[in-house]
Amino acid sequence: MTRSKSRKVPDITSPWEPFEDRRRARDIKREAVLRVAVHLFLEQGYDRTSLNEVAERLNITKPALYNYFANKEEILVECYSLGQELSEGALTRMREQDGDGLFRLRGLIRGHALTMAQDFGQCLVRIDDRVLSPEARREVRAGKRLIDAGFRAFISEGIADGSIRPCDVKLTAFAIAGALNWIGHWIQPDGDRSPEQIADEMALRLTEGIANTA
Amino acid sequence: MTRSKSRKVPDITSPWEPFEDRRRARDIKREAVLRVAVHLFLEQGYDRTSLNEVAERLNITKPALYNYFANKEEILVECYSLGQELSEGALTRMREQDGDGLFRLRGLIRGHALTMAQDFGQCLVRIDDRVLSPEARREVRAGKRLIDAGFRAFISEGIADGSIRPCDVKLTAFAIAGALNWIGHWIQPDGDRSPEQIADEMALRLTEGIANTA
Amino acid sequence: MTRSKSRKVPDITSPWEPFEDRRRARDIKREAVLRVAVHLFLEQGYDRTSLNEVAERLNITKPALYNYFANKEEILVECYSLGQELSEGALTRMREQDGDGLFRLRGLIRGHALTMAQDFGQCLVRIDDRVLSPEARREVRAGKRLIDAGFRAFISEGIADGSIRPCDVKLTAFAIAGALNWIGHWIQPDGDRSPEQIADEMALRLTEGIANTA
Amino acid sequence: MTRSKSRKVPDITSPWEPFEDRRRARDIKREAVLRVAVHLFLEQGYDRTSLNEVAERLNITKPALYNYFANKEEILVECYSLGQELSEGALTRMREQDGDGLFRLRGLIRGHALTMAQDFGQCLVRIDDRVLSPEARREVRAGKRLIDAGFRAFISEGIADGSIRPCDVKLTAFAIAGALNWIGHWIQPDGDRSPEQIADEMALRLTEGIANTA
DNA sequence: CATGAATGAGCGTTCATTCAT
DNA sequence: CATGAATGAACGCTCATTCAT
Repeated sequence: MTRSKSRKVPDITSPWEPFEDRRRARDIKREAVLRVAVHLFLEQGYDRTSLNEVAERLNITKPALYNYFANKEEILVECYSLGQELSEGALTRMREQDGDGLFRLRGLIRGHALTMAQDFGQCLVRIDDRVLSPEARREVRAGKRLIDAGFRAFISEGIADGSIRPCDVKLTAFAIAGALNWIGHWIQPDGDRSPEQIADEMALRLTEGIANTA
Repeated sequence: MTRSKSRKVPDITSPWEPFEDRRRARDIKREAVLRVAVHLFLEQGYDRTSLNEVAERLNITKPALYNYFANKEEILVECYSLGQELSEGALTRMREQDGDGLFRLRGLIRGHALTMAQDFGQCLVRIDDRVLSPEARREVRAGKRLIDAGFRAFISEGIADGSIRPCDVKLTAFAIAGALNWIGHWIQPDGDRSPEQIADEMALRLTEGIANTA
Repeated sequence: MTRSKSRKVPDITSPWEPFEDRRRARDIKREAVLRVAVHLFLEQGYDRTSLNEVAERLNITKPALYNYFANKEEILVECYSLGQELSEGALTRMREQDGDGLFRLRGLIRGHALTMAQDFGQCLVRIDDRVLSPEARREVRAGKRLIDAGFRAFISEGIADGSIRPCDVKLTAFAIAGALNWIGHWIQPDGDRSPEQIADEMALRLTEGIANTA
Repeated sequence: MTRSKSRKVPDITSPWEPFEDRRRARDIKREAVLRVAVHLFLEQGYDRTSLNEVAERLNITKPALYNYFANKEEILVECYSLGQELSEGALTRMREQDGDGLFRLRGLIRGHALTMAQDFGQCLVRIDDRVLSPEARREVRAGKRLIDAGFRAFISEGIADGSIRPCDVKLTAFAIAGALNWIGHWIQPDGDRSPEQIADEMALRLTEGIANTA
């Protein structure tokens, strides 16, 4: 192969590159596992997806998975984490941006809607976290509450700054979150609306009733 | 043993009653199974609930369940059915009632919200129907589509009769259904809002943006 | 079949006999499992004996074992228990019998030696209790300490009543127990000494040094 | 490959030392493995000790162990060997020393008792050799028989020279060996008796009954 | 109608061992 | 000489389902 050649060069310039390479290869493989796993979890449910199936799709054997994850639960937890990051990213971004409450709320709606268009995002609302151990569940739920708190905060903010009409904050937040989470259940990769279109429309539709346009 | 004796007396006065009684007793037991099952399904998930647990809570043994249901799947299907009936009831009622589209939509929202406050209703949105066999799933999904179609019909009707502002019917229906289905995930039996309060508020809140109040 | 006939008779004389029969059948099967299990445990070690092997020798399948025992550990614990009973039986018998310390000690030695000639007795000293969960191990060890305490008590008693010469009680008890437990390692079912002969000789030999024959 | 080159320099000044050094380093590491291994084997049992655990305690990785040992069994066999050497050493020493049978028996008892105070010695009696392959087991058992033969030889010798009273040689040897082997099960590193005290007491106690002191 | 017993299929996990690097 | 990765084999255990009683 070309291996003997390609090895010599990095050896001189950076003796650690092989390690880097390995680390990177490892991360790539971990990600591959997660992508396959979340896909199957969404397709068949967590309990009905055996590690054998996950491994088979990766052309490895079941025990090989244990090189990357301690157990099946850890795989799910990391899937949740990746989904959570998507939504939290939008929350953080909007928090750091200038604009009134309504503007920020709409941004968060868009971000959360886009999250629901991706596998890792969908797993947040479609894989029941009751399969997790108490500790893991607690962590996952903490993440979910964070997003919920974001919705409420922006709504309250909007009411305070006048961009949003007074309303029941908690219920409104639930209504919005519910409509968005539901996207994860009906959206189709090849549907006639793109995720961005859905996100934009939701941002408007879900704030129509509370936006102060006077 | 002594049963044949104790049966003979009623046999004379009314030969049909015992059958009736039996049927009734059987139905009562079936219902009891379903109530326990749906409760456990919601608590632990379908896959993680063994028939043994269901049987134990009923103080019977596992195989006894097979006298009332062909298999585990049938139990779940019937739970879905009962939930479905709740929502479909509201749909039928509103269909038969006079009123414009907005009025009917609000009625359906209330009905569906109340459905989400009950175990059988919650199982519609919290138990993943991917655990079902293809045939059973098809049936269940047909039921769900029925409700969805109801939402869309009332919205279209409202747009036609002017009670609802023109909007993207499909997306609006999804948003409303999502907000309502989500209730099943956050509602608590001893929360500070009664199901009726939630239903009423949702009926208003979810139509605020589209109601034509001019 | 002959069922309807054969059932009627016991129904009259004793309506509970079928249950009794079942209970008895169950106990017989449990015992059979234990006998096979302890045999294999002694032959190959606990960890290297799979439940499959146990089941196969009983002409049943592995999960059938779970009708009688909660898990593999429980099987071992019950084997220990049966062995423990053998030795404790001798202890209790000697405690209740008249005689000086030396007499009782010799009786206990004989009893313990005979215990070591049986599978359940051997498992006490040949199956490492470190495979048990902490709780189970504690219980098992408590049992073992009981026997040890018995040896010490009889020795002390003998010293007090003059039948045994003053000696280091603890060490002497250990030496005797060790010599006896070792029997479980070298005895052979078809050896040239019968268990009784071994027991008798041990009773003498192990007390030669401390018996007060003056 | 590059080894032949790097070896050339030391080859001039002292061609043997590098080998010696290497061998020594290798042996040191082998010993370290054995010490850790026997410790864990005694603590958790052979089957329940994974090579990973052994490697971890040595701050190396599991496959590295295979540079020093062909497989897990070989590790255990060598542990046995080291234990065996301890006891055989005492046997040889006493064989070469002047003195009657009783004297030599007592020396062997002391030596064997001291063996039981060490990890490698304990593994002789606490790790079941049934985990070994037939060939390895045969070898190990041959070693054990050697010790047993030593006990019998000294007893017979003592009977012949009058230092020991006539007795059943085989049974007496078993009783003594059993009492000594048992030490491995109850001795504690920080107990109130030192190994030497135990050894001395045992040498007396176990020969009290058969010593000819007339 | 209900039960105890049994089964077959399957799952998550562990581990000694091998191998390319 | 050491490592990370991978594998094959096995194991304990669970569970829906069946069946004789």
